[in-house]
Amino acid sequence: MPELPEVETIRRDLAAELEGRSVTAVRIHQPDIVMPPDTPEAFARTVRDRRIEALGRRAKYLLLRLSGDDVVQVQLRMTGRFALGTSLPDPGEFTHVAAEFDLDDGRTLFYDDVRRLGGLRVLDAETWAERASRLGPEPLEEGFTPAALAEALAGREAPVKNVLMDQRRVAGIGNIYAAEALHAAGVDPRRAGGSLSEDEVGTLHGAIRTTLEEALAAAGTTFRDYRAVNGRSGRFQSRLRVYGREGEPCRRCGAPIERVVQAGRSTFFCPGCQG
DNA sequence: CTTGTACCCTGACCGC
DNA sequence: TGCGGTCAGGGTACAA
Repeated sequence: MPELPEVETIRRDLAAELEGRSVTAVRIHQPDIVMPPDTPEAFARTVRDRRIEALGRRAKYLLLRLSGDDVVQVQLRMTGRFALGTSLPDPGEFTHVAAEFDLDDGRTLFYDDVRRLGGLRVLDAETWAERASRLGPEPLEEGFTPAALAEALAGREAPVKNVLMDQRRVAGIGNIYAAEALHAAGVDPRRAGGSLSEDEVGTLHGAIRTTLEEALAAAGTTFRDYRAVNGRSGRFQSRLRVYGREGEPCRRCGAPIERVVQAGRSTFFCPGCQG
């Protein structure tokens, strides 16, 4: 569930606390959260005694840039969470701690992941750069222009919602914000990506930007599993216009919100104002 | 190249 | 009270 606004919220929370700190010990409690071909032993050995130079984010990946130019890549997927403290701040909230990183200020960074769909891996700078180059533009950065969105959609027969969620086309958008942005733009999520007019692409571009910025300002959406650092909730869930609202009236036109399944995911949309 | 589908995982939830 | 079935969905592997 963490998408761009949620991962960016976590990045900002952690950056203030972790930048400049060194990792003094790494403990992996759930080996399967270290993503192949990395191994838990190699991961722990590589990260130990490194300084965390900066916290970054690309698409939905959280990045810890280490001294020596290696990059720890964190995928939170559905249930990954972080906590930071001299001990677990809320053991009832963090019941599946998969990894711990001791820091040189006496605190520990805890990575918790109930379903263990998330993962950690450490990459050298060159390998990370190659992987990052395959991702689409960051929607809140300058390079994401209406023309860039038009290029991502051009010629696509797949539904526009699926194209928006394809990380190679546009980075950081998942199921919630794809649905919300399409509603804000008044575009039917089932239409082929390549079928949007230039005006519609322009409207959708603005809607993506606005939706993500508002969600970021609200520290993300806590709909089910997502929490920011130390269990803090987001606030955007009260402002969702379609996601999770099947059968409820559209806040714009009053028609009941519908749910369909696309690529195995629920898509929520308003049949009244997403023509 | 594109597009679609199965899989991973656990807990919440629902109907009986 | 328990119990089985369904669902949540990001990224990846793989098939067509």
